[in-house]
Amino acid sequence: MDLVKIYECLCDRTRLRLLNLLAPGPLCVCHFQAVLRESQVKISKHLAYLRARGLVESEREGNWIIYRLPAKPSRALRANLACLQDCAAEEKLFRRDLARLKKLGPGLVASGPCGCAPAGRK
Amino acid sequence: MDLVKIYECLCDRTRLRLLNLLAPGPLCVCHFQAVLRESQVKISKHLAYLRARGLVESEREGNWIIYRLPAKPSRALRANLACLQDCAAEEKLFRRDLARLKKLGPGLVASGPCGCAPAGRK
DNA sequence: GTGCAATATGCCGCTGCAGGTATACAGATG
DNA sequence: CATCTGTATACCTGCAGCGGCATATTGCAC
Repeated sequence: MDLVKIYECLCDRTRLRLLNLLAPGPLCVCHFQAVLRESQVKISKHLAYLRARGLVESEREGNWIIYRLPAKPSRALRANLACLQDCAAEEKLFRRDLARLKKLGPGLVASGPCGCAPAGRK
Repeated sequence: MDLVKIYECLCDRTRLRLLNLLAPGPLCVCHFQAVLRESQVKISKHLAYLRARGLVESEREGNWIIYRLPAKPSRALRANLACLQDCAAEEKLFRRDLARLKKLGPGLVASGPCGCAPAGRK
């Protein structure tokens, strides 16, 4: 019964924010920190939670770890992520997060290692 | 942030089954009992949980209490219920529940008081 | 090798929810 | 009134998640 697991992942605001940020493209942890302005531990744990349940995938890139939405999501997951994106567009918090993300770096998604330097922490 | 509350309601299998059964139309508690075959307390509590968060509405009808999906759902709720219905159609458990519901009584939705007698308990 | 940056993990306390048992409440019926 | 049926609630236990602090791990730079 995969559906329940999906919803368990979606029932926390922090995780919703993470997933919302991943919609445009892969990101590394420091981006999440910069946008959400939450503690490193909190973000890392929620990412681990999502990864353990298959809602995100991760890959090491030098010193950073890049998170992305799964390459081959199940039908249910795809539907719910689309629904989330739709609903998130209506709430300020999610829009603000996306706005902050854009400010971080224009070429974030396609940039080199992970473009973390522009975030200010180096 | 309504979205989180919606997902909190959706992250339990029993509640998903209840909502799935409500999609075709209103039902009273004994129908849920007959279809889910779970204890009365369990079902009643989950219905209370859903009602407290606005995912269902209830109305007394003589001795029975009729539950229904909200008449005026928010955009987010409508989207997620639609998504749920879509996803539930792919999982056996939910299909089986709907099949059992149909067996209970053909005219359930529009029937008299609540049509509980046909369920066998009287 | 040392040291540092980025990230993850272990442990703890708190809270909230799931499910069970027993009981309460409301309405119908007699 | 008493009683029965349908449903809700109180109380309890167990468990899982959240967040914090401290610490571990991994890879880079020197």
